[in-house]
Amino acid sequence: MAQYQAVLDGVFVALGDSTRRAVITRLGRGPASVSELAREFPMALPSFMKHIRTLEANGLVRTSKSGRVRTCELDRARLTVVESWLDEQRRTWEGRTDRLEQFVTDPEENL
Amino acid sequence: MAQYQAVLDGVFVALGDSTRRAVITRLGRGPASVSELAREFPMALPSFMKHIRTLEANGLVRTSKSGRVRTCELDRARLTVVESWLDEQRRTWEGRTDRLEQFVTDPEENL
DNA sequence: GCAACACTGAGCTGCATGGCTCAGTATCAG
DNA sequence: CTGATACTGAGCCATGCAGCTCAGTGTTGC
Repeated sequence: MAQYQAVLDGVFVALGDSTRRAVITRLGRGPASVSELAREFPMALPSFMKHIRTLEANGLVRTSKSGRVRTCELDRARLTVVESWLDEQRRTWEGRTDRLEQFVTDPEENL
Repeated sequence: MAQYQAVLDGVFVALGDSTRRAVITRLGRGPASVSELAREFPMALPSFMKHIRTLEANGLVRTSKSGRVRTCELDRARLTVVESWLDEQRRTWEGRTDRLEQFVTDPEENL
């Protein structure tokens, strides 16, 4: 449970940066190497690498090195935790409506 | 466009903290006052208020003060920007598959 | 073999964030 | 009127993050 919260923390924070979101969008079109990705962003390579590491650390991309090239690939599964959380919230609202309905139809039950 | 990115930045960062997510979940069950919310968290009130301000600044909750009590209410609309972004990503993947299909069926078209 | 390439590591800076305290203001209850 | 309540503001501290540079290391191509 605390684990789950930590995952959400990481994923949301990772997504809270437009560079990293852009990388995700780019990788949605297929794998790419680090320098291939970096070319699109106006920052030094080591700075860019930090973003890749952040994405990797939070499970949003997988990377592998072959020779001197590190290839990055999107791990779409990780994005589903965001969807799950959103669904969870929706269920809360709906739960609320249910209880409101219940209250309207049978006030004695509540309290 | 840059505006849109800034909104996403703010919303994702705001959601990247378990205290703030918990507040959102709690507010999903209905409005509440600041101290009512704060009671559930092991931190000083001014610290907690910062979270509320962050959520408000990013449009995730609306607050209003009447008398000495500030009441907080969830603004669900703001959460839809997250869903939109996720949909956008999905469309990218699907677009990719489309183009892959197209490539398979008609390689000449692609370069 | 050597140059170019693709990272990688170390370490610095400035700024933002999350927590704290302490002191203040405004409102409400009695 | 007074005390309690519900914030609010100022300001401090530690940590973390995003960017930088500079100096490597390991691979590849000629």
